[in-house]
Amino acid sequence: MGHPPEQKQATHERILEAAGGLFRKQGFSATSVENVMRAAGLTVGGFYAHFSSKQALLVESLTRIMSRRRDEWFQGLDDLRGAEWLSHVVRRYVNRAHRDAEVPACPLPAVLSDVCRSEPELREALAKGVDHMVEGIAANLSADARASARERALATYALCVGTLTLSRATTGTPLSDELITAARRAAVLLAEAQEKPQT
Amino acid sequence: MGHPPEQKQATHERILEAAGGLFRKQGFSATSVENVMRAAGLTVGGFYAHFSSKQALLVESLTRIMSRRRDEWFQGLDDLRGAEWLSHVVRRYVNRAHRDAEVPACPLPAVLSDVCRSEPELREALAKGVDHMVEGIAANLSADARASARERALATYALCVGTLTLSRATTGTPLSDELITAARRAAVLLAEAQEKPQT
DNA sequence: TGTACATCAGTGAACGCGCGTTCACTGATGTAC
DNA sequence: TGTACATCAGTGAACGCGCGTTCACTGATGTAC
Repeated sequence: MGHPPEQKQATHERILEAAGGLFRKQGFSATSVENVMRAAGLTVGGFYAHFSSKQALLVESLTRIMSRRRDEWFQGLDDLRGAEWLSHVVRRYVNRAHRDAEVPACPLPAVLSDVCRSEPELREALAKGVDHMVEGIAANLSADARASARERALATYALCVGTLTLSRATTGTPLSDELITAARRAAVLLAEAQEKPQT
Repeated sequence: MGHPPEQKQATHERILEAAGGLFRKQGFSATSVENVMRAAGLTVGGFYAHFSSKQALLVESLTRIMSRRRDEWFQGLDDLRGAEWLSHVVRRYVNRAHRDAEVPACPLPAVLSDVCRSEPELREALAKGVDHMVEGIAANLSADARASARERALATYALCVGTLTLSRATTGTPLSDELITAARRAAVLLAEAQEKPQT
């Protein structure tokens, strides 16, 4: 029956790939369906043969990007553990190159505000992606106090995302560099901190 | 010469006030000039008698919101210091009511991605606002090691902003609550942590 | 093997809509005499 | 004091533009016989 289905799927992938780059660079609302299709070497009209709406593309794209990100982020650090491992992971995310990248590895700085304004479906896709990341961090923190490992993983991730987002949004000012240095130091303090009863 | 100038300034204020609410709720790109003017009880055309462009409104509005925010944030905590003071400040910012607010007190979750894509002028306005906040935090942390107080203030602010932004973007999922709890705990750990030489 | 037909990924023009900005205008207010 | 005039904050229609989505089409590909 007509075209081979593998080719359609290859095109689907190409659209997702193109969309991923544009979303990480500009976010959702600043990226049009036409720009995505052009970046994929296609024309606008064909889009709806692959996705039911722009929203559907956002969900599928965000899910895929976050999943791939996790694989890349934690790769090749198997010989490290605890605070030392965390320090490397944080430095891999919070650094000047990542801040200055035209197309950052992480989509969140460009995309978070869009997700705030968006449908529950997209917010759940984000939550799953974040949870996936946090699990990855928690698994490599001290296993003796499980809940606390997850808590520290959550806070570390929020610190990383907040820092990169603020740092990118203030690019060109001294504050932008300061944020990077401060966040790295704080992440180490956090990882090394002994749990104390709260006042 | 025509209208009294005080009335024009009063209208200017009314526009800024209306814009502030919409920006905190929806961010910049999702708010139109027409919506701002309607919220101020005026019509679109009159806008350019008060601001040279939408961009000019963004800059003036962000500056004003951040400045007012700082006053509100630190108000009435004069009898506290150090980690205890910080714990209160963080809880005032990172809590469920603030996450669930239709119009949050802090504009950053809605606005940060827009600022990423924006002109240097707006990024500098943001940087000044953030610096103002961070100075306010650092001034209330232990004065013995000044540089370190600023570092911890920077990291704490990034943690707060990252947490509120992620928490708002994942509203309706369990993760959203978890983030709030984790960030509060982490902020306390951070404030209490003794400085250690880095590995 | 060769031919007629069905499928459907991708094209490109068109749609209705909301955007930022412009501009001729109106009418209340203050000034000049 | 009363009248004619100048000012200018605010109005409302219009502009050109890019958006998400629709739709009649085309043409390469696989199937049926």
